[in-house]
Amino acid sequence: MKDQPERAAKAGTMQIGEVASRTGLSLRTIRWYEEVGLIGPTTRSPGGFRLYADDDVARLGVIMQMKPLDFSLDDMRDLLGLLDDLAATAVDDPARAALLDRLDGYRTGVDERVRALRDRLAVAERFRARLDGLG
Amino acid sequence: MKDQPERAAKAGTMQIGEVASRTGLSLRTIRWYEEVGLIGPTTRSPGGFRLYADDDVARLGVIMQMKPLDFSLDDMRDLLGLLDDLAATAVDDPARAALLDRLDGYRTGVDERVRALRDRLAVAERFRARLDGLG
DNA sequence: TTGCTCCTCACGTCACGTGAGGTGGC
DNA sequence: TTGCTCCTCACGTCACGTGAGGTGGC
Repeated sequence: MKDQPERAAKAGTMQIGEVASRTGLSLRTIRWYEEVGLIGPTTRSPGGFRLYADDDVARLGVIMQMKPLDFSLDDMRDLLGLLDDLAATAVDDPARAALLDRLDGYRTGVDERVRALRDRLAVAERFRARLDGLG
Repeated sequence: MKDQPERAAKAGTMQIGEVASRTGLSLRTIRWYEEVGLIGPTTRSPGGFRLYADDDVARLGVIMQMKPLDFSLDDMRDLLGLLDDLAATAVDDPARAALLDRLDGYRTGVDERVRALRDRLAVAERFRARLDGLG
């Protein structure tokens, strides 16, 4: 048997700069997402530097997937909390039904926003065609 | 021969409220577009009410077609000015070539933005699918 | 006179961008 | 000691939203 490879950064060991370059987000944006509660208050180095784990990067990935839908950060925090709760409740948990109910509300919201995006794209393509008809 | 039908509102005769309900824009937005120069300073009634013509509504229609592309209002003003200039120059005008050159720059910009919108839509749909895989 | 529409400030909002001035740690 | 990365204010930006207080004109 081979040795287990070193697991990268299970506890927080990344600094904010590396998180930024992995995600493409700015330092300011990452700090802002912490300030409004989208990601938890991170652990800090003795000197006060924020330290991140792979989980945090994954969470930012989810956030970046929600961003194109034009949810407010408040809505995103709520939905992320709901996803957290769902992940934390067992399949036979009686509280799970209520959570899934709330999730259904978000699903229809997401559907509406996807339709709005499709409309936006259609309008944009119409404008593009209009420019093509000019010369 | 039949009489010419009354031409609706050739000179400014609509008030801002009607423009708003025809376009779906808010009063504030229409006034803001005037303040930043997207639409010309309108004529006013003796009492100071803004008066609009059908042309103004058409121009707002073009603006609304550009909005989904996420251009800044400054860019939109520039592009609208270019379209105005193109409409004002004859086909044999020597200045037309330079204008068409500038237009080409905008065309590639529009193409990029359309691609960005497509990517956005794809990410949004990926998130929707992720929600579907939850229960 | 009453209603409805319009007017001009002017401050608020959302999601960050952008310095300013200072510190951590190799 | 030098560099690079990070820190916390705190003001700026964009495209409007939202009253406040006042007027136009049927």
